[in-house]
Amino acid sequence: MLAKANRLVRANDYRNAVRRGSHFSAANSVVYIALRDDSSPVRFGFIVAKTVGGAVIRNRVRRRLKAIGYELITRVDPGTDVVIRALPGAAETSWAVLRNEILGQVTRGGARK
RNA sequence: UGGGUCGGCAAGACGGUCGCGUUGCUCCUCACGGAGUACCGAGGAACGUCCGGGCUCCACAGGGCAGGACGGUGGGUAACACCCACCCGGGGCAACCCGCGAGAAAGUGCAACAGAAAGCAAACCGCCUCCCGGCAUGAUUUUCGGAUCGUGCAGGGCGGUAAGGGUGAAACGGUGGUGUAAGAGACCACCAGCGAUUCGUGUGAGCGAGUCGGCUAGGUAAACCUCGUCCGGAGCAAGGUCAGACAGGGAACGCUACGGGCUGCUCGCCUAGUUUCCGGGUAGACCGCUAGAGGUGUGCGGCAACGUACAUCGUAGAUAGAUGGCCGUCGAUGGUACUUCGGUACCGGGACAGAACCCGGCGUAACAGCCGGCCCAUUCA
Repeated sequence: MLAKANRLVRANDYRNAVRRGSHFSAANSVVYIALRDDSSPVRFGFIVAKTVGGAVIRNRVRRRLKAIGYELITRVDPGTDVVIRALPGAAETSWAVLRNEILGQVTRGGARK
């Protein structure tokens, strides 16, 4: 899970990441990565629309994404905002598949290690 | 034992590991904040947002209209469209279930198909009197052409009738008799129903018994409508404090307490002021924010819903939105195979669903269970 410091909470931050960041698509998700020019912690944001499922399903998807984000904290440079958008297929995807998918996208998008 | 019916319970369990949120404590920091630690951290429907309330702001003398909701009776409640008990009607052998339970003799409207006719009377078939002429036949009479009367058959006409037939969800009471040309509440008896009324009983809806009347008055109000009762509006993004941001403009009032300007006075105008509308900006922090018509237990009152007294408990508060991710063991029902019918092996792995100001209801969703009351049938005693 992610502490508040590692979360994106402002609508403006989301807007910046989605519009200006580079994005990487996969079967079940889209990852947006934007750099801020400072050394503040890595921040993650999640977008799970109603097309993914009902409230219970969306909650589970978001919690899984948060767990993946927790793994990524040490692998992404500080000052980076990462927004992960879940696509409708994410609800039926297994944990391992979803995790590899996100990790792959983040690696392509500029992970440090 | 089987079937039914009503109600209640519960909402997979245990562990490992890595985490999240509120609050308390300790430590660090000038401070924002950070670290550690402890406790607590989703549901029976948290859902839909369909009713009812609390709370907040706005409006409000009183009354009425419009609009909406409700509708057997009595009770419960903060309130309700909810709950309890009872009544009536319908279903069921029964336990029990069902009714969107006011008014159809205030008015307007509506009724497919079938049927003659669907609302205030009418008459398709049928039944009957009378009249008309025809045919057949009998009697009487005869001037032998016929005439008169009777009977029968088929037909036509003016009427009578609603017993019978047939249609329909529904056809203007039912059965029996008197009566009649045939019939008919035309009349009579009983029954059903209607109106009025008396007595008993119940808080009441009603129930039970009787008397009188006229003999019959259809359904539909989830059609308009009528009657009775209730209802101001918006919602926690309510509302408040602080910080921050932006751009003003129109209309009205009006010198009302004051000001400034055009000129000292008067008038007038502009500005300012007040009200209001449009436009623009913000959506950060804190409060509201969870102790409440609160839960549990016992006693008392009550058929019950519920009330009441005492004791006791402390129980989510997020805001891109915490309450979890991953892994392991066990695991109900289930599937497949084998079976000595006791089981064994393998597979699979839990429904519906996520708080957002708070309560009371209703409705909807849903897997497999567990427990109990009652009813019916069956077996045994």
